[in-house]
Amino acid sequence: MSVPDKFLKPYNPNSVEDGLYKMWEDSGYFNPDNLPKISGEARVETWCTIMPPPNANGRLHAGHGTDLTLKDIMTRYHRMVGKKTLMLPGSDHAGFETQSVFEKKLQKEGRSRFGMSNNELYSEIYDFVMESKHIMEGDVRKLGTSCDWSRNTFTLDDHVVSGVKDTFKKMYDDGLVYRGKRSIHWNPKFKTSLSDIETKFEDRKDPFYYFQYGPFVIGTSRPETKFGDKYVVMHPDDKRYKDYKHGDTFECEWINGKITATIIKDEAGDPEMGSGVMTITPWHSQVDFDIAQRHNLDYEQIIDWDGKLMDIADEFAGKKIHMAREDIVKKLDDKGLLVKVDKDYEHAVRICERTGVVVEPQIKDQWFIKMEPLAKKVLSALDNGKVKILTSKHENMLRHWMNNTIDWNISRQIVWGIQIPAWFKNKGTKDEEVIISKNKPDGEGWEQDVDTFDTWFSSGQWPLMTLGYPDSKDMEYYPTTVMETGADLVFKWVPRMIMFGTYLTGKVPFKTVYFHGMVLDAKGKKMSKSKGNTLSPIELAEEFGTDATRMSFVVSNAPGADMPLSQDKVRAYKKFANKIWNITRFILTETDDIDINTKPTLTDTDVKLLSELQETADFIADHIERYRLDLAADKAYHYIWHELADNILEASKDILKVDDSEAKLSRQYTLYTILVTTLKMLHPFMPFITEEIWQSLPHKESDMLMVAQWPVVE
RNA sequence: GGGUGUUUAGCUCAGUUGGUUAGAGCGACUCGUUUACACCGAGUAGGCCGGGGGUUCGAAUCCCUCAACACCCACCA
Repeated sequence: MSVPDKFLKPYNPNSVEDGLYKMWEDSGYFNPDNLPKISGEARVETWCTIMPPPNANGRLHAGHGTDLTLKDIMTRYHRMVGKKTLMLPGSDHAGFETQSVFEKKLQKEGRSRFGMSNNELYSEIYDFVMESKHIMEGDVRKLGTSCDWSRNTFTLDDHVVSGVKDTFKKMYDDGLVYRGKRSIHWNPKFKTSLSDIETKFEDRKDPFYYFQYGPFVIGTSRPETKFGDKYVVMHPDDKRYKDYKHGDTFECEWINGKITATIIKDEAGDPEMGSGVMTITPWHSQVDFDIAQRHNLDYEQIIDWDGKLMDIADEFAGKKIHMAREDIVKKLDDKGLLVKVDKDYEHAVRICERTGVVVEPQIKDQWFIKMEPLAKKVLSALDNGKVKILTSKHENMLRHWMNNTIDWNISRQIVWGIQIPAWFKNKGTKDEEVIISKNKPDGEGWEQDVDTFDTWFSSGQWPLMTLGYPDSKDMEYYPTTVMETGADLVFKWVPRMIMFGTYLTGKVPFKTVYFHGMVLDAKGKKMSKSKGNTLSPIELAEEFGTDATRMSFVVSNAPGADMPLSQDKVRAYKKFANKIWNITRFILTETDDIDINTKPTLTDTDVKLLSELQETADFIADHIERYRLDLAADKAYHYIWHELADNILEASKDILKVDDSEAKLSRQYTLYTILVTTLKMLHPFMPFITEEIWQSLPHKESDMLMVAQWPVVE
């Protein structure tokens, strides 16, 4: 036979990738139930990874590219080794994130959610998400991801919603869930509460005011919260105030007339700070709320849910807080109570991570999860080695966080999510009744809580829900083998999965956690849309080919370390793909007359070459198993280019000139074996070109490289 | 303020438990169009392995210390 014409032209990824992916998908081999036997034996040992649900509200970015590439490399390798291999795809509704993306879209269209009913809003977001979900699944395919689409799961699928509600009920019955008034982070623009990890601090420079408050001087950057302040707090050991006793009261002139203030001695008062005396606003400050709780003090709301001052502010009522601030200061100044102003005061302000809105602490009835008993389970799983985190840096971070965690607010005041299955009767009265149930309780007057779960409440149960907990046959894949994900999820997602997994099943959800770092731009800077330095994995794949793109995501991407990415890097691997193409052309041309089933007597050199070949395959296998995919990929690259092409092929030219010689027959057999073996060991990294070549081989052991056996050179 | 990491060639990074002369890619330079490949080949230059101290027969590797950078957490009345 002669060498196919396609090898006479450079490799063109775009013309073959879609067809190859369709061939794989149509074969059914992505589904482990359909995998063929390996070396005549049924596959027994399972290997499983669950895809972190990409948020169903946009295109894939470089982080997803890394994620999918690393996971798919491992998946393809273990499939070839003979494991019952499952990579399970899915997507996340991403509650608040998606709703804020959608609301921005509404805003651009000149609309707002506040004119819509909850049902209308939900259904519009649903349509929006289904559309982007479809596009994103196309992107996942484009990257060659060999996941089992028949098990594709969405966090709002009926069985997931139902399972998540069951978990909530079980936790409630076990006393791990409680409802209570707590100081929460409130986003006044989007009108929802947020958990700690959905907020971040931003450095600001604001004026800092000192006011006379009776006999004391107090300082604040937020005069607008001070209307209701009637407690002065100082450290019990502060000698300057030893004549004042806890509980003493005094009268003083304040913003809107005379008030009665009470002295509170509490260690929260920092003697080093200003005068060492402060007033507190428990409704609008977490720290103040804690002090108020300790001493059983009153608290009163000053700022409403829209961020406007309430009636207590008299003439300022109804004003937005930042509008009223200067007027309030002026009024106090006119009364002679303004002592001084520090105009260059630098402090950190808590803002909403997603929207940048300044968070207003508020007090609200919310559902909480008691974290301590669950955190203990996570820590003991780490101590016992049930879960291994590959990077000590992240393990340390995780341990520290779990040791200091606070109760988790899981209610969100948004419609886009799973509605909390709590039913109230006579809500807000002293006869209030609560029932936790998936269905409406019998009898009149029951109304369901309108709040939805924090999105991490459902994604925390992802490995369980995707595998059909509690009783699906797929639970044989639980615990899954490895969770590979971005380091930004070290608190948000990973510990929550371990918590829910150990709580519900007594077993961890995965044995190994592999955190990859961030993809940076060529200069080592964070990629961000606003800087315009992002690289889209899809665009890279279209320009340079998916295989080249995948290689650039894995090479020099050590676990836990950030990785710079540039077009030049991808271009280099495009050249590599072409190199492989030409190696194939050479070998097929030189071996098209041989009978591969008849093994010739091999020369000593060729025996050595085959043994080095096996060593290379073993090195790659070993490093994949030890999660050093970067070194495995690099090894394949170097072997192929600098050993096979530069040395073996060059040396073969002379040998092959001598027709019918034993050396030639030996070398032909060796070259063909090297080609076949090389395709196998490169396949996990560069699935498309290797499969495309495999399909053109004159002799092959299986119809598809994807399910061929990992190299054992004989 | 607390913590965790990083620092190796111009750039980006490897370097496994201490063991000959510290490696690769990209970039630079020189030569080469020899039918697998110019999306190429052959070769060259370039490093007191962040500084200082210690342990050792021997240190890029282990310990101490300093510095710079990065990230995480907490807090700022």
